[in-house]
Amino acid sequence: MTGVPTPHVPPRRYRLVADELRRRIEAGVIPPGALLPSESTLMAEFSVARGTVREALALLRSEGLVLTEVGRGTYARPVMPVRRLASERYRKELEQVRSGELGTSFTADQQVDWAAYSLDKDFREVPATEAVAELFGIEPGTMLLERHLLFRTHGAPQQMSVSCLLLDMVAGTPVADPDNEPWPGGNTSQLYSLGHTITGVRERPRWRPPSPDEAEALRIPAGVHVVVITRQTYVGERVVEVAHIVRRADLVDLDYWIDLT
Amino acid sequence: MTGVPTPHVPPRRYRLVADELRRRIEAGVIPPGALLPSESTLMAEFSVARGTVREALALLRSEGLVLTEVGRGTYARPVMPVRRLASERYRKELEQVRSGELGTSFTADQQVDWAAYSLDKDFREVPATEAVAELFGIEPGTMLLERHLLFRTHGAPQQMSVSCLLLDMVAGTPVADPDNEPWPGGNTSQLYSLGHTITGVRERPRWRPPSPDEAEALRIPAGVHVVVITRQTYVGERVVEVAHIVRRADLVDLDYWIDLT
DNA sequence: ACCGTAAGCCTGTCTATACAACCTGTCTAG
DNA sequence: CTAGACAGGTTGTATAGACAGGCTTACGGT
Repeated sequence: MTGVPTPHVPPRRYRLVADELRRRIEAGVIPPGALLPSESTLMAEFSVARGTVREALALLRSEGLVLTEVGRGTYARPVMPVRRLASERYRKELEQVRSGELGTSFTADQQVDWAAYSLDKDFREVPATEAVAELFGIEPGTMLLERHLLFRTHGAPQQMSVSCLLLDMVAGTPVADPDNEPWPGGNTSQLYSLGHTITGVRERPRWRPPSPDEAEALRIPAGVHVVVITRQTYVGERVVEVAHIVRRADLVDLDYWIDLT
Repeated sequence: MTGVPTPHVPPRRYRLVADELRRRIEAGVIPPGALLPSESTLMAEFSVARGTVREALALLRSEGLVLTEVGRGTYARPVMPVRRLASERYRKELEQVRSGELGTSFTADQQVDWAAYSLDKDFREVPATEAVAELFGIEPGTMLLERHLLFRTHGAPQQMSVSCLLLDMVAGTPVADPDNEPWPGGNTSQLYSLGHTITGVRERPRWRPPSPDEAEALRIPAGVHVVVITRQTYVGERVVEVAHIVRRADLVDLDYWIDLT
């Protein structure tokens, strides 16, 4: 390993191409959102085969610098609004609910106008799987209300979530009616209307590549991953809601305050 | 666009290969750590060109299912211990420090034996960049002690961190001496020794592909991303420490408790 | 003016081939 | 018995060519 200083390092051409393109992007020669030269143009410019160009572009994709669309080309990643999800939102919601104000959890998080978003709803009554039962601290098979929601702002899908409530707790109430979604004040308000004032939330964010379904539903470009937040809503020692929230990982800014006083 | 139900979808062969291999891995036919068939074997088995096989393997790599090593082959990802980073660790640390117990933040998080890990240290005195100054709430250019640490367990790099302290606060104290690292009780203890009892922590986790440096230092396989936690340690309203903690995203289990009482 | 279609560019997928670099186990020479 | 050379297998890199299918635009008919 020590012998020859640089024995004979053949320059990896795809790396040279990638380096040059990276330089242009970082220097602003190719501004965010702008198309890179097409693969055939790059072939000519660098005198390499198409496979080499594609290798270089794949590298840049894996670095999150560029995105590729079939039939259009490869472009520098555009700046997109990053959504902040701060732990304080729960406290704010709780205060709003107690004081009788409006605004859903989603719009409060997003600072998005009420009218600017829409959602797809799909409510189901299902028995608890082992995993969800574990999170609830109940027996598997207990009946749950499973609420699948897909949020959009200005038509663009932003967030997919599955929220589970104990069916015993909500059956026959307005909360179990999809038509009442979106519910002003969000989840906190719904639980409050059922007589439960939440006392804490446990959030476990995890990262992973999107499933094909998620990639499709959220229009996630190749190479971008998702954050899945597993949320348990507590009233005292009891878990009253379990949710999985899925968003593009690169457009989320999680913010947790841990009080030690 | 509605006409033909399934007009003529040519089966993407690399996807078939990937699906079959994924099935075998998930079924346990190929146990964690075991080598997959070589590319040439797969070429023969599925009657496809090598490029197609490599495409399939690249897909599985991007899903985090397999890893590839030059000259050895591709193997199912071995099970690796996932590290839990729960918000409660700060409270525990604080209680330990107050009661005079030992154990660094890292070992407390990791449940790793004190002797099993090592770290590289690199302390620098630098003026605050705009970004860090913003996080501290101070003027850019204020002198800071920048502590670069690389933690390893059993020789394997696990975590890279950069922790900044106000130089005014630590100059001449034992905290500014790299030889005292690792400091029993970790960051909380160090600040306590300076007369500061922390009252809160703000953590902002973000996910992104690793930079080449990070990929190298942490031995991160292709396709795996990192989580970067930006941490601000508070004493009252004042920020006394700012840190960036970098870890492999797939081996971290973040866990935040948000108290609303 | 409008709309549909077709041309042309672009990426996705696939094949075939070649050589380099790397790892491991084996065999040989000392 | 050990150390070094070597052989064979495996992935990395690169080239060339071909066709499929998505997207945009511009042309042309209505």
